[in-house]
Amino acid sequence: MTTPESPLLSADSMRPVVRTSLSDEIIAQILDLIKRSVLAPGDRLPPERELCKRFGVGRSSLREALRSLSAMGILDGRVGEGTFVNDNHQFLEKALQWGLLLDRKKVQDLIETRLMLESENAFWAAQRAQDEDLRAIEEALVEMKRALGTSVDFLAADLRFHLAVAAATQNTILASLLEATRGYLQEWIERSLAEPTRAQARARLSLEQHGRIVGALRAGDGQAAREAMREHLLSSGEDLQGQIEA
Amino acid sequence: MTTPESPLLSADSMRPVVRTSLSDEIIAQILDLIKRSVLAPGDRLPPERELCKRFGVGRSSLREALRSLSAMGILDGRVGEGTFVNDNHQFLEKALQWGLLLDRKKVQDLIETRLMLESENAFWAAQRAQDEDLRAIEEALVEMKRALGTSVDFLAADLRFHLAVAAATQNTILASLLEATRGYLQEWIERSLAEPTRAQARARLSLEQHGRIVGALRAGDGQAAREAMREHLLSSGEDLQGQIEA
DNA sequence: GATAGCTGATGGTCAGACCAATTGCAACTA
DNA sequence: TAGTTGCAATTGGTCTGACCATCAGCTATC
Repeated sequence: MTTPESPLLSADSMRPVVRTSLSDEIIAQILDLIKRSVLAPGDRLPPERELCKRFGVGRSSLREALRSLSAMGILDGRVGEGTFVNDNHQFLEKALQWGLLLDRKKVQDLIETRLMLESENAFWAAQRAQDEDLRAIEEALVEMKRALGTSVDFLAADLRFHLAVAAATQNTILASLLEATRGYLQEWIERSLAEPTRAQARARLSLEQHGRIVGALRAGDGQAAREAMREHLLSSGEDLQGQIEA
Repeated sequence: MTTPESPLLSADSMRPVVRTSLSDEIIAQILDLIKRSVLAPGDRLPPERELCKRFGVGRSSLREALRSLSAMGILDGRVGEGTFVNDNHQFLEKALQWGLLLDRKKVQDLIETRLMLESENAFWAAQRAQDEDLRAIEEALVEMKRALGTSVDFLAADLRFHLAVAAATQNTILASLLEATRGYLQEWIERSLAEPTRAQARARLSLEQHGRIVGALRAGDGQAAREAMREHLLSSGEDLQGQIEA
């Protein structure tokens, strides 16, 4: 400031003007539509060329907005079909994935983080699970028992089990974080159960541990649930560990 | 499958072809450049028109990639100046923010999640903090003491304190998650300390609690650190709680 | 020596065109 | 009739060239 400010211009009588780009505006509007459930997951957006007219912008600006949302996994554009609203959840996972891309070699940290998230989730789930939550969890357990032979089905049921526990916390943020970390690790988890013989032994142990978790959840014992989950993940994590190095 | 597959086409002899969009390719490449530190935070990218030639794509595709990265806070485009790599990768925070935009009630969940993340972080920090980590944490504490009068400076130091604890865990994922949640709550935290008289009292209590946390960290006592952090956040959370409803 | 004004570089936006994948229907064949 | 083939429309993906608004740095002016 070389020149003294005039009294009229001093203080906060005038604020810096906001210059918002068109795409950002569109992004905000679409997010708002999703928030207000005008656009539900699975819905198809109008064609790009029509959206241009509705928003009153060129196709570039519109597409830059749509691509940003697609990159985050909120939308999904398919050539010849249209643009669809994704079952959200994915955006956190996507962000995490990008974070890992930047950070590299931090899968180790992710495993540790997941251990923490899952055990804390178990704690809250024990205190808050509704009847329907418990039912879903137990159904997943039954499914695991039935699929003891086929590792791919077993893993799918296992995943459902953990997601059901996450949902039972009634805390969507916590659940999202868990789903994101778990989703990203799923690939490695599957690979770690590649050898059939080991998978069998692991599956039996895993089943028993899951049973203990359910017991603690049913009893509403947060401490026990947390410990049971922790124990399960620690033992199952060893295999994962070995898989990572390879 | 109505027709039987020919032996040649059966099994996994042929896999579905990968259809990757140009922008996604560019996004991956730029992320890779950042990961390999070819592009460092603060660096300026070549002009868009030149990047087009280098990547061999049209400006639309390039811009859609750049906008996606900008929307996540990884890049920052300034008219007349250029496109720059952002210092702190706030993409997780951004993602979380977008997620929150979808549901107001989630702020509640976020507070709870933060409580968990911070206390677990304290646990790990106690076990893994290096000398330099402890030094940074204590410096932040000194700064807080000095800024007891001015709430804005106090809050800034407070934030530094918690981020320093996060860094001390040596787990970048965990730290990122904490930074994201904390960053988003910061706005509310600031508002909750609006009234000067209450802020004074709170600041003194907060200072004492932070001192206890540092003590536990120095002693390498994870349990104590977790408990101290938990206690601190629970008491400081009450103010936040009241602020939310308004 | 400071200011106003010019110039070039750069991101932001638009319009129109073509490409490629998908869908659905119509025509054709067995 | 049942199944396949082939065409046409729809739609996202990409390219090109143009214009605008903003900013930095230089220049001429007073």
